[in-house]
Order: sequence, then structure tokens, then C-alpha cells
Amino acid sequence: MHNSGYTNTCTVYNNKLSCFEELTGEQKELIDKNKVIVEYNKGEIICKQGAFASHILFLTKGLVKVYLEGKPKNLILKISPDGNLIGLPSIYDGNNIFLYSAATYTHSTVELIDINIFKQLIRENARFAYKVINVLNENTVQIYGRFYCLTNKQLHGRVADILLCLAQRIFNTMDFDLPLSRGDLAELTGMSTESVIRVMKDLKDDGMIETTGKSIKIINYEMMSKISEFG
Amino acid sequence: MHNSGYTNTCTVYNNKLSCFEELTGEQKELIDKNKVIVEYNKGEIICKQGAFASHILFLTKGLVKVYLEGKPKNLILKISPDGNLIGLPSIYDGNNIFLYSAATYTHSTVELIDINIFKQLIRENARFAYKVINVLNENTVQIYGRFYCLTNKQLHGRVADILLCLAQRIFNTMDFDLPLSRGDLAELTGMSTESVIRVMKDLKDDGMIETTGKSIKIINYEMMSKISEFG
DNA sequence: ATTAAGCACTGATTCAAATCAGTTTTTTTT
DNA sequence: AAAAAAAACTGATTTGAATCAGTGCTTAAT
Repeated sequence: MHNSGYTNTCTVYNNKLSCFEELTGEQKELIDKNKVIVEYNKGEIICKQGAFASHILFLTKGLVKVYLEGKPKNLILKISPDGNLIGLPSIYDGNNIFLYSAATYTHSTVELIDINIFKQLIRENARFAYKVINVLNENTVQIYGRFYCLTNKQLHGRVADILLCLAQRIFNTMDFDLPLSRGDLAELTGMSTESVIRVMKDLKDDGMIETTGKSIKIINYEMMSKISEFG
Repeated sequence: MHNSGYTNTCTVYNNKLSCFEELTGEQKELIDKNKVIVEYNKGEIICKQGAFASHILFLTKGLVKVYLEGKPKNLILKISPDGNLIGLPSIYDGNNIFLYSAATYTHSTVELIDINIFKQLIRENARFAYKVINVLNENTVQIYGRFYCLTNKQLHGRVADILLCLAQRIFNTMDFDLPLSRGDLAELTGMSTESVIRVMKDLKDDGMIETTGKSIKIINYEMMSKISEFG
């Protein structure tokens, strides 16, 4: 793109969730009393698109994909590490329906917060509501970036983009073990598994990255950024 | 898609904006005192991606496209008829930057509301904030639908989708005069102008639609919906 | 009225990326 | 340790859609 910085296309940038800080002790207690903690194994669905959204989900541990269900293939909206809320867009007058599904990549822990309590707190505490708006808008920035990436970039750009994003926003290091298969990466980049493999081989051959099984290392950050930007 | 109804991919469904109803007389007055009304001609830019967002825009008359700027081509996020707010995602702690550009398709009237007043009202009036969250979430539904449409549907499906959406959500009739060129439709569907022309000819030949210059009439709504869904 | 400019349209060609049809490697299960 | 099942990988082929290279039709300007 250009100067306005759509660089975060797999997850939101700043995932220190500050909205709960705005709650009073009483309000925090209300949430704690009305929440349930659930453990999920790898590959399990934690919320289902179209289902009644009785709860907002807070991911305290793990890594999940948030996606739209589709006939030939799904569309991943974002991947979400721990510390993130899932299901905020379901806060809506009238029906509370999950707009998307979410499934775990790794073993995960989720807090289920009653959606009516959550809505009540928004209507009671304007500063909390303001922070929730902030979180929603962060997600909007992310989804716009991803939308642009998947519609306007070609394969090499998309792979570079996702790898940089994983390094910077999920693992916070240029050298990480990826708990995703090539097929998962294909789903994430909206391309075929074969294309992911071919493009990653190209990047490897050109000395941009190193790969050994699940381990991925970004060697040439500068060039990878260029490929991501103009790919 | 399937049962969860992503059918609104060009604009938001329910554009009777109810958030201002939650304001007190005093708060309404505060907005009125701090707003400016501006007229724009066809084709003019009303906000620029990356620029400082000093105002939230309320479109009182006209039709605009909201889009991300891109090197080879732009990506239209939605088209917005009168009665809609533009720039809400710019409400964010720290920098207030327009996340997108917007330009008029027709002569339009815009009210510029000071963003700091708007933010102040959110922090003061929780019910107003709650309604703003509703508006943001409506926009999220719309953008998800559009994201799915542009990435997972092929040409005939995308054109059918946009034509139905224009008929249902913008013009409220199956027979309308489109103030957009084929090139505009191409930008809107994320395809080339030639492809738009070819696909529309196909739809015409198959008796799905009738076209005479700028006038478009949807003949077979049922089949068009099917094409949109499985295209 | 005539020229110019832009838009609508058509057919041929090219291209990026998916699909298909395998083999090899790794992981999991027995 | 062996068998089975997933992944990872490779090359050939197909395909959907863009691009290219035009012609004809409008609308706007002279």
C-alpha cells in the first residue's frame, strides 16, 4: 500500500487488552462470578458461526484461528494469540449470533463471559465502552489490512506478509517453530497448499528465509518487507 | 455461504442511524454547535486515507465509495448512501488517522462533526457508546460479507451479488438507474472492466437482468440469488 | 455541425495460480 | 520395529480471469 501502514494482517498489533482496567472492583467481580473457564484441545472449535452467542470469549492461553465458513474453503479473518477477546462483533441489538467460527491451533484456555453481563457493563460504564470501541477499531484495522493483502497481493507477497506477521506479532522473534502445517498456511494466505510450498521454496532458495521442518527463520527482513509490500 | 446470511456485501443493511437518539438535548446541541456542513461535487474526495481525522463525517445526501488506496488498484470497502457515518474506525486512542479514503459518486452533502466532541460524548454517555458499538458491528458484518465475496466467489457470483445489493440496499427497487460506470462496477467487484461487461452480457443473454445504458432491471431474482450464493 | 474524448463492447492472447497426479518424507499408530 | 497415515514436496496440465488490441457508440467540447 503506501504511507498509512497496513502491515498487520494476521492479528491485531497491540494485544495488551486494556478495556477491563476501566471496570470498578464491583464490575470486575460481576464478570468473575459469571464466567466459566474451559480447556480446549488442538483443532477443537470454540465458537461456531451462526450459533447463538451466549458468551464473549477471552483467550487466556493458546492460539486460535477466527474464520468464516465457506463451501469450497473457509476464509480466515485473523489468528488470535492469548490475551484477546473473541466474539465482540456479536454484541448487537436483537439477535446475538456468532459472525464467525473459531478453532484452536494449539491446546487453549478460554474464559466464557456472559454476553448480557458484558452488554450491561458497556451500557453502565462509558469508559469501558470507549475502550471496547478501541478494541473493535483495532480489529477493523487488521481486517482491512488482511482484506487488502488477500485481494491485491500475489502469492509471494502474501506468504512474505504472513511470515513477517507471525514473526512480529505472534512469536516476537525472527526464528520460531510454527504450530501450523503448510495446509494451515495455505488456508491463512488464501492459496493452495502446493503454492505455499513452491513460494516458500523460492524464498528459501533466494536466501530470504531458512526452513527446517516446523522451524522458520527470517534471514533477510528488509527484502521480505519489500516482497510483502510490492508482492 | 450457508445459513448465517452474509448477503449484504456493498453496504450496511439497516442504515437508519439510531445512535444520535441516545443523546440528551444538551449533547445534541454540542454536536450542532461543532459541526460544519459541506457540499461535494461528483468525484470529489471527502476524506483521505492516512490524513489526520479531525472529524467524523455524516453523509446527509449523496452516494460515496469508501476505499483503501492501493498501487495497481484501490479496494472498495463499501458504498455508502445518505444517513451513514464515515470515519468511525478513526476513533482510537493516540493518533486519529483516516483508515480509508472516501469519494463521491454523486453530488453529496456532508456534516463534519468534531472527532474530539464525538469521543467525549462516547466517554460521557454509555448508551450512546453502546449504539456506536452497534453501528461498528453492523459495519463489521458488511465487511466480512464483502471479504468473503471478493475472495471466494468467482466473477458471475460477484456481479450478481453487487447488483442484488445495489437493488436491495441502495435503490430499494429491482429497476434502477445506476450512477456508476462499468469501470466503477469493476472497481466495486474487484475485477477488470472487460470482465464486468462480459459477465453482464452473459446475465442479460440468460434473461437474468435487462440493461439499457445506465438502467438496470433484475428480472429473475431467484436465479440471481443462486448465482450470487454459489458463484 | 464537427471534432474530440470518454465509455461500452468484442475477440485473441497471456498469465498467475489452482488442480491433478504422482513421489518422498515425516509422523503416528499398531 | 513395522505398518499406516499424514504431511511435504514436485512436475505437468488446466483454467479463470486479466491484459492487450482493437471497433463502435455516446457524450461533451469546440
